Amino acid sequence: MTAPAPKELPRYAAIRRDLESAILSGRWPPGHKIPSEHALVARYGCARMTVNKALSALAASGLIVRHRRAGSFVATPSTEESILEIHDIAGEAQGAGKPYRFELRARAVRKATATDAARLQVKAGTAVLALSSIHHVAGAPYAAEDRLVNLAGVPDARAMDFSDTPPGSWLLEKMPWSRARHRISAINADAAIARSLKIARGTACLMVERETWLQDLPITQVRLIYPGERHHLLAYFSPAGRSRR
Amino acid sequence: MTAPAPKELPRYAAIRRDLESAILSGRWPPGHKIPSEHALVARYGCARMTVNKALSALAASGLIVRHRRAGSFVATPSTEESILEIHDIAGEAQGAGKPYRFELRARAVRKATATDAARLQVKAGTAVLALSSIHHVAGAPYAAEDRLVNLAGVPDARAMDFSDTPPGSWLLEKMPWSRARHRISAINADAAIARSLKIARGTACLMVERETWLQDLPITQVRLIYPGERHHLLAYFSPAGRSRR
DNA sequence: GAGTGGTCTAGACCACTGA
DNA sequence: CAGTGGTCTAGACCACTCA
Repeated sequence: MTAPAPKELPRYAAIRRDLESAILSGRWPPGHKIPSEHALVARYGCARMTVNKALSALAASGLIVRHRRAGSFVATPSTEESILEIHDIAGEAQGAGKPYRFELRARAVRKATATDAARLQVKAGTAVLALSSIHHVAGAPYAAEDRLVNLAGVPDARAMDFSDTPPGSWLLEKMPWSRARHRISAINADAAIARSLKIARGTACLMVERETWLQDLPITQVRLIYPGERHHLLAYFSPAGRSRR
Repeated sequence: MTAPAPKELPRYAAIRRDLESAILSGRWPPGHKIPSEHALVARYGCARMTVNKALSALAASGLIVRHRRAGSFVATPSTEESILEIHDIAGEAQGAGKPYRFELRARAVRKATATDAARLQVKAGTAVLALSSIHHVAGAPYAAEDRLVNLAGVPDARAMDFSDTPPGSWLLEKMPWSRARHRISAINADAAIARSLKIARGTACLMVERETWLQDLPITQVRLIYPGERHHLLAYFSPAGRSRR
């Protein structure tokens, strides 16, 4: 009467997959209460240790949070910025009340051009939302953002006015995501970037391109350009290496 | 007779800490066979599930590898490059036999200057090894490396001749490490960098600074400069965010 | 107080694989 | 074939915390 052996996935892995798909599909949004271990034991007809193993793994991966007495809940995704911490070298007064302002420069809904399609990894002709904006901190340009949103994946974005809402924050709250890739490079500021960020042409800039997927559906692609040597990215690692592939 | 409750760490966490410290201290080098679950059960006087939880966690974190019948072994650290994958945009013929050459430009043992001390986070006056070198790929400069090694932590480095051996590889094989921090920024190539990498002055370069610790002992600090837009860094993430602090 | 997760036990069967 | 890890069970006590 031990280990019925579905000849497939281990039971704890199957349970984990079920819960994960409910979360990543959006059926269980952030904050949703996950059935208690007791309930899952009943549903899956297995021992509590088995359910516990699945839930512990989900908690370790950060997809859910667990509290005694209260229960387990779908976690709210961490902010994009914290994934790869971005620090402003100059204004280290960041902990304090740094005045922040978001400026939308351009907004357009269009059928994906060849360039858009390549960036977002969708088929040309798919409806996309293109947003250009500047982030200001302490009155000075902090970063230039150029973003594409896949309207097939995030239809609500079409009606959304991003004049005051940074699309990154909005997307994070609105959409679950399962995978992101960062591509980091150094570029010399061209005329347009120099003007936007109020820096000299040719200044070395850090360009971070981030692609976000929900399973295999591209959600958004964003290109963030940080002026010169005033910024850097920090990443902490332990021996295993946490990069995925 | 359940859960003797050491009133301290959970037992599985205590076991994990013990094993981890044996590995990170170097007492158990890469490849060392870890006692079997059965043996650990005897040593710690607990149930097999408990030691299994500790070992599974170590395996998940990548510190050990486990094989049926064979046993569990201390893992060989992954290469530094794979931690944050560095790709050469131009020479995507990397999979093939890319001719690689290492060129040591300068080598010096000295008492840490104030600058050294700040970079390595050791006290000024500590013996350090300073190495400057160029990595060539396909006959062209690929990256400039400027490294400090803490001789208090890695005494063997003093006698080592790095004319042909990249110190990064040597250190990886020689020393365990428990923590690394990457700092990534963009800089304009100054005259010296331009000369070393054979690029134009002012070209935007990606600068990666990596600090590596063994517990709280600084091991090495390295500054790698990649020429211009020919390189980028890739990082993959899942929602939890894998950066540490 | 009662429900929830945190941890633990003392077994068990199985699959894999090196000797 | 025997040792090892992989998985699972059916209980248990405890700590925490919300109502």
